[in-house]
Amino acid sequence: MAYWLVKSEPDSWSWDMQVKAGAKGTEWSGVRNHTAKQNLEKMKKGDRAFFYHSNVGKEIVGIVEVVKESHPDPTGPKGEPWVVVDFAAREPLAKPVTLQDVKAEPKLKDMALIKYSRLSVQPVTADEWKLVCKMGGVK
DNA sequence: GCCAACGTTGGC
DNA sequence: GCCAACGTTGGC
Repeated sequence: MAYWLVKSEPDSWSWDMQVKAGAKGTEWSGVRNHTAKQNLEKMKKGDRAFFYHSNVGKEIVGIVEVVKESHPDPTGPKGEPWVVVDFAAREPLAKPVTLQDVKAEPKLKDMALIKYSRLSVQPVTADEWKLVCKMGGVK
């Protein structure tokens, strides 16, 4: 199983909205960056991803699961094959892990969140995943 | 094919 | 609100 991190501005799509979307999940649309798109295409059903609130909050607030693998983005311009995956909220972090927390943890200094701060869909290593879960109070 | 100009993202 | 980083566009 692979791990990821996806970013959203809570003003446009928040963790609460993701939770309300339920177990069936919802499409993660609007990705218009090729690196991010490639990451979406690599996701497999059952993969987990951290849900990060950018701009407002700047913290990892929950964990989502891939419930449907990449397929064409219905919101994309015609002729441009952007993709979406479907995510369902799985569990919240008991204690959100902020960007500041990540930066303060030497073991997380290589996280894509810091190194490629503008990338909206990023891979997370198994070690990073475990540590962030621990910091966030997730078993 | 290079590079300047411009737009967007996201932290501060 | 500002600015740095990065991607994209368009002139040459």
